[in-house]
Amino acid sequence: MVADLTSRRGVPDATVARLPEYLRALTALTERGVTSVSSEELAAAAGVSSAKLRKDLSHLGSYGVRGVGYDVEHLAYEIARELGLTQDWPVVIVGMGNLGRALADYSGFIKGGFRVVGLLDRDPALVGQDIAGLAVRHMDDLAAVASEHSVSIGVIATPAASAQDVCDALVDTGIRAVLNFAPCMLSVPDGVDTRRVDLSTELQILAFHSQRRMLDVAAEGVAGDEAAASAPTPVGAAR
Amino acid sequence: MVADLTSRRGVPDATVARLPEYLRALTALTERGVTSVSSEELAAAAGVSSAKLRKDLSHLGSYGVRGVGYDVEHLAYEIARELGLTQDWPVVIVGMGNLGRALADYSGFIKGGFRVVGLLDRDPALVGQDIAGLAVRHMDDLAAVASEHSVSIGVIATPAASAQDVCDALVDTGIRAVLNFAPCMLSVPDGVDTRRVDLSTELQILAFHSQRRMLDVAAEGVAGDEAAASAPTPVGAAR
DNA sequence: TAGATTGTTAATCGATTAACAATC
DNA sequence: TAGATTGTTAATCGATTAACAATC
Repeated sequence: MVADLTSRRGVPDATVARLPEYLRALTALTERGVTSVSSEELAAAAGVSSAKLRKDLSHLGSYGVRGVGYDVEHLAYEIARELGLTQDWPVVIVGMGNLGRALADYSGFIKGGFRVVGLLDRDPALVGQDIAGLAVRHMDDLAAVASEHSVSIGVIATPAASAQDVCDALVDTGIRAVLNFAPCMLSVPDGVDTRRVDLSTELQILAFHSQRRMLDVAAEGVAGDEAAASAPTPVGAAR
Repeated sequence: MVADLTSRRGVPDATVARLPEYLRALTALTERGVTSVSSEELAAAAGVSSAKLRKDLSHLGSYGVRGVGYDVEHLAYEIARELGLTQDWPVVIVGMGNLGRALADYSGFIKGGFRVVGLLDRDPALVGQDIAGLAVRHMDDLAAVASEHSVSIGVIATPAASAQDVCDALVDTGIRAVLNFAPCMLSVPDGVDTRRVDLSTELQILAFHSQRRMLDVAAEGVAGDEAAASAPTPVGAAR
């Protein structure tokens, strides 16, 4: 019997989510000509504690040198490899509204691995237009584009109403990873990975914290009245 | 001595992050004319387990009826209130490239609370242009716009190189909540809350899972050879 | 009352933190 | 060797899950 292959050399989800930030910090250090870095310095650059950084890196292997630190270039390579960025990931973007255009343009900035090979829309008026050096193709050509370039990641930048249909079409072509910018849940078969990015959710989380901060200040004000006016700056700590 | 006012009626972060999804699911139910829902049904619509949903809701209060379920409209109201969406949150967006335009347009779709009152850019060619019904103003007018509308949330949609300067300017006007779409860390004083949305990070997390899935399939293939060809569909479960 | 479903409890799981032994 | 810093251990903290008593 084969034992639990799905969690092979399991790197915790929380760690995976931080690896891109470490990689970005290391890239910035490389650009500044820094060749070696301690966990304390790198952690500060990435906005985490050094204990957390070392714990995270320990899941990938032993790439540091005790008493010295980490070789910036080597550590960057190992993180990139762990994330799969040493491979090629052809991407299609569906939906060429403002958001789709922004994503297509932005793709030029992405370091490593990701390559936008197809832009699709179902509006005939957009088909054929050149965006970021690619001609927009019609949704009906999705299967052709996908197989032509062995597309592995699909990005949905359509309105919510079309998102599920687009997702189904992406999955039909064999795509197993979907990034969804539409404000809706997608249902996908087992074996397909989806992530959602939603402006509205992010704003709502910010609003929650802002509101709590306001209520805290109000409560502290009342408490301060009782216990004499002792706190001149009533703005509470965030998060 | 005043006891721990900052975590007043603390709702866990993990719960707060899911409230927007519950609210979206409830809104969809309202639109379909559904007036009552069980934790089981709502959980399915939001893509979580019913145990998790009930636990999350229990942090807000007791808004359900045993044996019956939840009143859709009432629960939606309570979640909206908890998130602060019953208040008005004036928002400015800085950076009117494709992404900034997309965000400005998208704002029309946002339910409750958020109101885009200012669009800013430092490019004179863009200043004065009409986007989504608002005239773009110059960055130099930020302080005026912010005080005019009591702006509480700032959105950064500029390139990474300008993001920190923009953030400092936002904080200077008294803004205490910042949503950052630029691919960089921001440093802010205590009491300022920031969140970051980054395409590149999301793609990298997808790539990690895709790569692991490929490696798992490969490993299973080898193991399958040893233990006889018993698994006809070698695609492993995602996440 | 009987059936259904919530809200809570207790157990489990995973992530974070602090401290330090290993070692360059 | 002495100083510095990693990688790991153990303790703490927070989130998830399953089960069920409370109660409509």
